Amino acid sequence: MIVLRVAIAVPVFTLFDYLPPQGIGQKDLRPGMRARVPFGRGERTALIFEVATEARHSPTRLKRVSQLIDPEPILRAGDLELLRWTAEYYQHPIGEVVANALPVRLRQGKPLSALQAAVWCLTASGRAQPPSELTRAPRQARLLRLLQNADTPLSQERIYRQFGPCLALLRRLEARGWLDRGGLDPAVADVFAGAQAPAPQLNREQRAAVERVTASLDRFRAHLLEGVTGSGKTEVYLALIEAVVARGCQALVLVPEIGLTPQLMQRFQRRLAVPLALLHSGLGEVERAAAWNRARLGVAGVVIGTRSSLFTPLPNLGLVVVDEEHDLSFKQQDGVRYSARDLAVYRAQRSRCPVVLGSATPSFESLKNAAEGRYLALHLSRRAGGAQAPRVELMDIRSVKLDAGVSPRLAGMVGEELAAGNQVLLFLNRRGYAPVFTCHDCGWLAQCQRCDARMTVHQSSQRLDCHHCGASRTLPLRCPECGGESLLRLGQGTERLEAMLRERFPQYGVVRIDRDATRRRGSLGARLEEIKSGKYSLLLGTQMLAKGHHFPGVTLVGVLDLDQGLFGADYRSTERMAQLLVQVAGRAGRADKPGRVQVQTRHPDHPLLQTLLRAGYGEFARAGLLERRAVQLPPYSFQALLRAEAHRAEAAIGFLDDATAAATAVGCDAVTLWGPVPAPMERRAGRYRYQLLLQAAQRRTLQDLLAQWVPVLARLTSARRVRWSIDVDPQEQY
DNA sequence: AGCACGCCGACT
DNA sequence: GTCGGCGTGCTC
Repeated sequence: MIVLRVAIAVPVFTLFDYLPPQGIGQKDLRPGMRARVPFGRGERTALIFEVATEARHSPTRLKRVSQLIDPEPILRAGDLELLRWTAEYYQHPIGEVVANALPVRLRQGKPLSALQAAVWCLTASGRAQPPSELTRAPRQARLLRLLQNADTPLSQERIYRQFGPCLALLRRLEARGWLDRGGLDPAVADVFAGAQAPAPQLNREQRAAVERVTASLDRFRAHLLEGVTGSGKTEVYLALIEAVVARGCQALVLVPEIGLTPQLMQRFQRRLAVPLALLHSGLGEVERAAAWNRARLGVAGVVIGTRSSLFTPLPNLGLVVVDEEHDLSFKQQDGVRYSARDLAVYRAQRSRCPVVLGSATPSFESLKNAAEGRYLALHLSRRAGGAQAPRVELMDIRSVKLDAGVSPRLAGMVGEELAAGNQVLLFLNRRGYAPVFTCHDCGWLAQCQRCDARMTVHQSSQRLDCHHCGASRTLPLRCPECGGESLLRLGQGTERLEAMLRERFPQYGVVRIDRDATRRRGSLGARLEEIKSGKYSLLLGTQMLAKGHHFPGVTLVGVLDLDQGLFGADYRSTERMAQLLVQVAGRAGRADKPGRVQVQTRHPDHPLLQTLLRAGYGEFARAGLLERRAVQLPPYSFQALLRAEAHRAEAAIGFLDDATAAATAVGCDAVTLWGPVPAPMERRAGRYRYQLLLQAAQRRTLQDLLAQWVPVLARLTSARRVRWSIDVDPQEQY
């Protein structure tokens, strides 16, 4: 008897047993192949995990696989093992883990052979044809120009994205002999088209870092590359990748989810003489699956992408890099709540290859691992080109009257820098015009109907928005309670700051960078290009500005509202505040123009702030870790969070009470349970949210409890009345 | 997650 | 008397 055990994308923890399809023998059935299977009333795509000889399910009730999709496995044993391990560690149904890891096309059951993207390339005459001569056919002219400017063949999908659907036009150009149709994989063509930029000379620290890692390319070793902003971490990655590729191996590079990934990717593309698989957000689904497949086949030497790229199959994996490893976007915050950074280390271990975690402000977890010798610490302390580190100063704003959040002294400095022809960057981590809208007469507050939160005033759209559930309504002209007309907009947001700056410095270009101002795809990149070209003198924005890009013309950075992070809701908020401050400070200055950073605060004597500024991030982290150890918080203990939300608070609490009882029944002496407690924002999007925190001194202890406990939770009656989820190694308690 | 089954309120 | 509400249970 042959039984196929498959994963299906449903919230069920087990694999499902099926009989093999009619007329297919055991030798043609292998784990890692996809199949279509009857499931319930319909049919689903499934991934075969095991080919077994007996059923776990009642053998008489087994259904038969209706069709094998793949003639050979699309995932190998090691890839399946990674998925299985992820499902177990994060206590999530295996089918959903698989769905998360596969490109949409493959999840939908499309055969790999369908992934050849249609590609259009210019013929010699098409290249020579001046579009301006096509006066009678302006759309053809525009399309021709697009292809000529691209100077590589373009996939139809990409053309459609830039031009809109235009198959008829393409056919017309083809009929005129200017275009050729091909099945070439476009991304490969893109790679070879780029001229190879020369590698810069590495400095001594960079060389040392490269040598330390290349000394052991054939075994697992985790490295923490701690490099101040501008110290050239990327050059170290590039040198390592070149070394790995020269040995015929593949490299996996994970980058945070910021709008700048395309820029970073271009840099890799210009420098590396191997086919790359760039899994960026602008990719269409066919292109994404094609890139994934090139990685799987070993054609792509390097895979660069965000969190989910971690699961890309790589037969010759020889190096894993996690850039900006402290970044929160490596932890998925819904569904399978995995940490791509942690899994990257696990994956490197399984593949017996080195992993490099890089950051100017490493996470406390990684610093602890480095301090204890589990990770090898590598340091880059010198900024490239001899640029000096910016001077950071605290500005006491107690009893100072602020204008849109800016003190008169800071405003004065801004004026001086602008007059001197420099750029200024102001950082305010709150978008919108004002976070509070209230009635002066009766005290009415604009609250979200569905959340325990106030609504934010957005001036340009004349609306009140809830930043937690997306609710939005028009800004009332009169108080809905008393009809009064003295409505006040209290507090500061980036929109108000922008208005103030425009009014106060009318002769200078002002640009705002936040989610509202850069909503359209690609507009962030465009704004940043304009900033570099010097179009704007005053830059302001939220933490989007703190990530990834360097502004050499900026000589003054103002941080307006750091205090929020000093007294945040959870124990990690000071760690994040420090990372943010250091990252923001790193945006400014260059060799001949050192930058300075002014931090407005009402707590200039706060010990943490003092440590950070006097002794730097490293000392700050050491002090922070001592504190964590004293109170046994992560990384000195291990946590899991059981979250529950329901329309009625009692349902959520009831479930968590049952869960607590279940944990006791299972036996959990070595694990501490806290709760149920309401989430920091108890009601969100109309749901009451409660949570139960589990903490243990050992990862193993916690894992053992979870393995027994979570299957019990899934069977609780009270579980059906709530939405619940398990978050292993939670990063945020919201 | 989807989907069916099943037992209680406002409509032809 | 029926249509349909979403509580409950199952999917190999």
